[in-house]
Amino acid sequence: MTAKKGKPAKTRVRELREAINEHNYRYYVLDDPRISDAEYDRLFRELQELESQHPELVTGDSPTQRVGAKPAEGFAEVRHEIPMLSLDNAFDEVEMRAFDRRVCERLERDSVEYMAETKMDGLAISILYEDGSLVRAATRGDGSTGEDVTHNVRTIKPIPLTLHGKNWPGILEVRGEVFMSMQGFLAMNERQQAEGGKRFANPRNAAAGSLRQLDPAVTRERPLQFYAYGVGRLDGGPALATQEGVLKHLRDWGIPVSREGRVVSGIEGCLDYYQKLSDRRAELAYQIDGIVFKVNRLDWQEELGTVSRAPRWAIAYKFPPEEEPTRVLDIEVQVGRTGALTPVARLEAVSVGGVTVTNATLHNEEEVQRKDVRVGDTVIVRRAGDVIPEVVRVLKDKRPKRTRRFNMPRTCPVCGSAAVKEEDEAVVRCTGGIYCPAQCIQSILHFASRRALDIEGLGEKLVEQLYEKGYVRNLADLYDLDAEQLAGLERMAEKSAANVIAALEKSKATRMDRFLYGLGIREVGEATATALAVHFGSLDRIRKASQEELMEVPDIGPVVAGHVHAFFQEPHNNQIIARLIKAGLHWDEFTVSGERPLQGQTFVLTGTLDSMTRDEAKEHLTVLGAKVSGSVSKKTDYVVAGADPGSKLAKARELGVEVLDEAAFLRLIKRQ
DNA sequence: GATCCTCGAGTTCT
DNA sequence: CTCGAGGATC
Repeated sequence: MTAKKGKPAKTRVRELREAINEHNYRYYVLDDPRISDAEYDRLFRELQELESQHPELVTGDSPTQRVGAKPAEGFAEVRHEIPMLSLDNAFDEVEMRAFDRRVCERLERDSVEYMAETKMDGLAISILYEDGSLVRAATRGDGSTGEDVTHNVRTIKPIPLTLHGKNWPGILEVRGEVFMSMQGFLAMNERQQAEGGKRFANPRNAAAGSLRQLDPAVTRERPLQFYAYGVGRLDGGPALATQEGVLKHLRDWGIPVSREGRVVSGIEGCLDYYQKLSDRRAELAYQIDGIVFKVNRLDWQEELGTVSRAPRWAIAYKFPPEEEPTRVLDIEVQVGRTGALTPVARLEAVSVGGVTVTNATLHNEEEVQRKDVRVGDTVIVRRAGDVIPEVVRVLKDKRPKRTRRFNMPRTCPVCGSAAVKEEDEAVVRCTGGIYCPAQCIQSILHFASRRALDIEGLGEKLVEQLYEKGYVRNLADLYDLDAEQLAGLERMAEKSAANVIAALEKSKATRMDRFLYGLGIREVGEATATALAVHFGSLDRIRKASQEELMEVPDIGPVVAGHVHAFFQEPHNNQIIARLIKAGLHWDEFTVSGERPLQGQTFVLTGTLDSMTRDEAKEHLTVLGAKVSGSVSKKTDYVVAGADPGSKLAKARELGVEVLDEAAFLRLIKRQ
């Protein structure tokens, strides 16, 4: 089937492209195809054939040209000229009503119209069209900078390479979510498994993984879908007045938009819609994690503006955390750094709210008894605070016969020493001390951890091996390691061994408070270590301090002072410290240097900042003399809220504590 | 002695 | 993030 007689190839090529694009539009956007798949394939093949006969007619936006070359050097960075905002969350009706009240008050209205849209559980991207052609696509990244994934996004069939219809803006940045339908995900996993490939835990990970493929040919085979939820840059085109209008226009221009969107009236409309969708959630072809409500009128959105990185005119009303039943395969007992025995439930793998859960802590003996969790039980698991798995309750009617109550062992499962419960304490502890391999290994890991000496590459598996071999039995042994010993271990080639040696070398230049914290003295965490360093100025003075002198440090009472004093009375500990210093560990005298303009002020950080990590922010504040605390109280002076803030923001509002967004925070630390 | 505020410690998964 | 417990305060 070559060019139809008489017609120039050029004309036929144009006709075919138009027909194919029209079909794609009807299929993906309107969900109302007018031709059969076979007919579509026929058109597509004809176009391919014509193009191969007339290569000069091939253009980048032809529907046959979805798969291009691999990018040479991974993913390039893309800056979003208009940042991709994140959304504030509401988790219950109360928070939802509070949002509506704030909106109404600011707009001085009794009731506002909202556009309600499903929140797809996928990956946010931005797609740029210039003169109607797709020219660039990028992931959201941190909101201001993402990765260039143009080569992969071009292979996603629902996303048009050229816009449909007319009147589209000369520059149009479409924003939306790439996701995978449940059915597509299951089929893909089955295929992957048959081919011995890796399975994905959930549709969201599968979508994200597929988009981050270097080879676009792989991405093309993944059943990715796309729904737009808004626009970024816009130049020309029709005047837009409402979010509803934005979505309608996007659809006219050939961009797929979810059909679940509705305009609802006021808070009651929102709650009603939420309830209806909640009931239908399981029937939907794809996973959603909540409903997004946006003030419909765009001029009102502008009036409301944006705080930090989240708009004041929109909110994501999340569905309650998923709860899933699963079976308890075993209850194991872990030994922590301080010897604390912690029971952990090993569970039959179950997907809860998007991740596979296999373990859940049971905290302590009392907790196991209270919930009466037994091996063989069917339990309900959920992710507390959306992160850490938690056993909610036991389904007693599903309990098999002849199960036994869980009892805490009276000896340490690792070293066999007696395990005892101190008076008035909830935890049972192994009395083996440094002779218990588990405690010893955990202490070494603590010393190497990020907030202590920050020795990169010294992870659990490695330390376990080093202990087994007898190379490292205490902190000082670490610095006697050589590359040869390391290279002889599993999963340790020359290169990684050299990296570990380099990391050890680098860690020798440290800070007194980090070192003190790294020693793992009972009850001495970061804050206490810093307080000690500031008060005494040198390690020697701490070592020589009496219990009474230690108690002069703010926030240190008799118990902590006792632990510190006892630690430095122990000759073994002093020997280790001497060896560490001899190996080259060093730090500057701990002096309170320069101006401390924020002296006496307490800050709490929550959410993610754009310009720095939370640790860096903390560092900045500490240098300026401020105290950075972990929880909000009325003694807190400022709460710094980044994107996706946690419950601390709500607490701050409740207590009337001043909240700084990132910009205000940066101004504050720059000003000093 | 009661109460509030913090800190420490342990925890999961990618 | 959550729990438990130490420290400060009234």
